[in-house]
Amino acid sequence: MDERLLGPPPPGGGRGSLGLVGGEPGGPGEPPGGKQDIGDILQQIMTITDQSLDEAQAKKHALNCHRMKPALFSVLCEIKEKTGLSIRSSQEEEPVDPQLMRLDNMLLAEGVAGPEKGGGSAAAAAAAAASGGGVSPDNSIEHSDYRSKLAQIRHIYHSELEKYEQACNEFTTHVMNLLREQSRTRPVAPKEMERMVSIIHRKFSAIQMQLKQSTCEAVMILRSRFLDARRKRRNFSKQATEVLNEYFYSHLSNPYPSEEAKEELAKKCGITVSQVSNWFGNKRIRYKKNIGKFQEEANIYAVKTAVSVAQGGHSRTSSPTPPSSAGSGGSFNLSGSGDMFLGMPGLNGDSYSTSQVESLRHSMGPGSYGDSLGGGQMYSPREMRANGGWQEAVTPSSVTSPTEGPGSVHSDTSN
DNA sequence: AAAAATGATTGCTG
DNA sequence: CAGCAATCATTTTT
Repeated sequence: MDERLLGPPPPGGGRGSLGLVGGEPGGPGEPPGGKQDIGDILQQIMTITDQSLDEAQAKKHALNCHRMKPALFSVLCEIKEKTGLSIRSSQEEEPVDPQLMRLDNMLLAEGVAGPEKGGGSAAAAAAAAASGGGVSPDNSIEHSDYRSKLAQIRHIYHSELEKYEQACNEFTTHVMNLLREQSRTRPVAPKEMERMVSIIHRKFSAIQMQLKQSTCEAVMILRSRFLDARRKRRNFSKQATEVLNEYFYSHLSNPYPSEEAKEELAKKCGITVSQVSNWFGNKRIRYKKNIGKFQEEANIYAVKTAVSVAQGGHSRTSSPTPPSSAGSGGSFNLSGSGDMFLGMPGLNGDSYSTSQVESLRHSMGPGSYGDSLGGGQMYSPREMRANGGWQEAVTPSSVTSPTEGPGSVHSDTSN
């Protein structure tokens, strides 16, 4: 198949084979020249046909038997000797393409390039969730088809990579064979062979890079499709919202959990800290926007805390949910407690709970209980100014919610 | 199917 | 950089 290359250099088209030995007087073997060589070879291989094969075979044989052959060989050697120095100059060691490094790193991080089992970030997240406590059984399910898609990508990636690898090796062996064959006709130093191999490898690694690139893209798309929480958002579990609401309403006067508190809440709810932050952000603003709508909820949670406190039981895991009044804050809170009785209709609004709450409220007395007095609650610096600061002007009397049927708010709770 | 609820994002502010 | 406000994109409820 390759014999054609071995024939006597054709007047015009033989540049390729000559280039291989670096014997071209005018063209020292600089890198671009090398690339040209391989291109030519490829082209020539492509154009070989069966009939030219026979022809080449014959020519080769003729050449090998030619009486002048030894002479030709020695001449070539001589030429090569003279020009051999120039070939050495082309020695740059490929500065480890940073782009490729980046791609590699990413693929590795994404678990595409790594060990077969590694689930990458997904596995890490799942592990984290698992260790956090069994509060969120649903998020591993959420990742499962993400993971399967990722595995699919990884599979394709690996098989493609292998294909390329194989093709590269195959091609390299071909070229090596070819060079070996040629070495009978003309001098070929092992150095040159190496050079050819490295050139080939470079070519193929360029292709590989493309592969990696597109794999990266696919992963990114997948990621944004599945991991973008906004797309496939799931409501928090019932318990989670419960925990969060509990905290919110028991710190109603200052619903700004410190970093530590957020972390704890996050752990308890099986969500991330930033999710806790989001939740509180949303909650604050939505609460403020329409207090009436939340009144009921507020009461429920107030009762909850109150009851749990009254029973003396620490149903909460440990210290950090101190007894606190839902009504310790600004004026609206007072009215809130007044509204409590009106607002209880739907759920356990029987007199039983209300009386409990009332007694509790009385027992707590006015004012003196800041939130988080009891426990080791940390105040974040900005929390200090918040007490009067957040949702300042929201006096319920003015905010009679449009959706709220009963005239509700009479802030003269003194009855 | 429409409306409400809800978690996340974005731009802006201090 | 945390928080607010508006908004988006879903999910849940009606």
